[in-house]
Amino acid sequence: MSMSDEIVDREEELVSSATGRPLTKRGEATRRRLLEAAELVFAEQGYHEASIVKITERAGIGLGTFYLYFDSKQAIFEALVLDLNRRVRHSMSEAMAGASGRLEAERAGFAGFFRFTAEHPALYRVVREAEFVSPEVLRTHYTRIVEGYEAGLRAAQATGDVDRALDPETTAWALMGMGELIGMRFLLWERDAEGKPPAQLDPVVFAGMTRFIDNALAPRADDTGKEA
Amino acid sequence: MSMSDEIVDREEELVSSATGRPLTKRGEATRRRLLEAAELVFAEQGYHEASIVKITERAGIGLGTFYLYFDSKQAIFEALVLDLNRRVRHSMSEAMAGASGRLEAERAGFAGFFRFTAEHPALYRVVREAEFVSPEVLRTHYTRIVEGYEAGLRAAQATGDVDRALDPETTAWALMGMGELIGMRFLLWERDAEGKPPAQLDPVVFAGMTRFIDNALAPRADDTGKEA
DNA sequence: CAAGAACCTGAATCGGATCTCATGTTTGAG
DNA sequence: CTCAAACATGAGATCCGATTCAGGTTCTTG
Repeated sequence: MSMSDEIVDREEELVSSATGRPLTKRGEATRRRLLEAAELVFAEQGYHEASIVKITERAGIGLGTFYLYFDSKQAIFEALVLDLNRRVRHSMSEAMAGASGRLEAERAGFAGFFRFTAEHPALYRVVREAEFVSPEVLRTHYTRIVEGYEAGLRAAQATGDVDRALDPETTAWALMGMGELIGMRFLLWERDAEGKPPAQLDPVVFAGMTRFIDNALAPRADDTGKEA
Repeated sequence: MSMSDEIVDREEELVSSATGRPLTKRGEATRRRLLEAAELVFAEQGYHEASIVKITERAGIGLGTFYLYFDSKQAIFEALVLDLNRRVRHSMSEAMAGASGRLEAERAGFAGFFRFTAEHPALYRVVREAEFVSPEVLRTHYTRIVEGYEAGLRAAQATGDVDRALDPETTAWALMGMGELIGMRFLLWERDAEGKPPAQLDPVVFAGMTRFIDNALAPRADDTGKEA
């Protein structure tokens, strides 16, 4: 297990939400199947079009069984968001692991984000819908990702790799916002239009974005470390 | 009517969606009252918690009357989003009108966007929810805003005010994404947390964002007009 | 292999929403 | 003033989906 995994993964006592008791191997498998089905159904249909019946059918599981594992439709949705959050951060930190230098790491992190988004379009859609289904969980999602960015930016400012005049928190949110909308526009919309090839981010777009980020983060030539 | 208004406003034949006939003065007023009520209700409750009954009650209008003006709940929602789109762009172009120089205009456009968001936080929510209620309309919304940005960026690249190595389309989407997420985090969340003062964007955040944008867009010192 | 624990099931309940329609009211042209 | 067109109404038909529950099946342990 890599160092980045330590940051990302958390101990989680698996319990039946109904009984509160630990799950057996069989129960765990059922729960996992429900979560996987939920990911597909929520992604394809959106929260409100999705229904418990559709999820359980997709999972090949009886309707009533659902309530042994989750209290409600909202509960499984929240569990799914947190699960996706864990996975996307894993994908990002994995991508950043090899990078040398902060700017390089930033680029790599984005690449990891886009790779994950391309492979799991569900992430984007589900996460954004969380804003309306469960604002609390959405905040947790964004905040966890931003924390990582922000820490990295501070460190890079200390070493002079990143413009010291930038506000790290603001910058972190700005970078997140960029990534999200560009992912939406150039991965998901593209994918909807064409057949469905998972799509790679168009090289022109990726290059343009890289240039944009490089410009934004690099210390100015005339930078003395503190200026307007 | 200013030049920016010409771009933004469109002729719209007002017709009853049910009969297809033009509305009388009385009918127009009813339609308007429904839209205004819908704005409040969708903003406060979100799309799915909102109901036709709540909207008509708020408007002080009979339930059945609703269907004389809109075919469905989704139809009135879409009409509302397009209306808000017109208003945000108006706010942005108004703010940009006085600016001299492209970078200055970019900053002003953002200020206009944030002013609108700060004044109508709930409306911002409605637009974001459109992604799930009516993706088509959401694309229209984003695309219309991006078109303006992109044209501006191209012009500024031609005059050398903006880094020629940036891809205008990518850059436009990046800027939009930034604006959105920063608006969400520092206007809407802040507002939810505290009482509810409409809030101005925190000066530190606004300054940080400005620096970020300036960095990103400005031509590099060593820029020859075409480089990696 | 007996028996209890854990797990599974889907028909039925229940609440809530959209949309229709038969009927009533207002407006304005002649 | 008259009357047809336009507008307004809300009870109820109809649908849909979340959640419950009474009763089955599978696993595991002694």
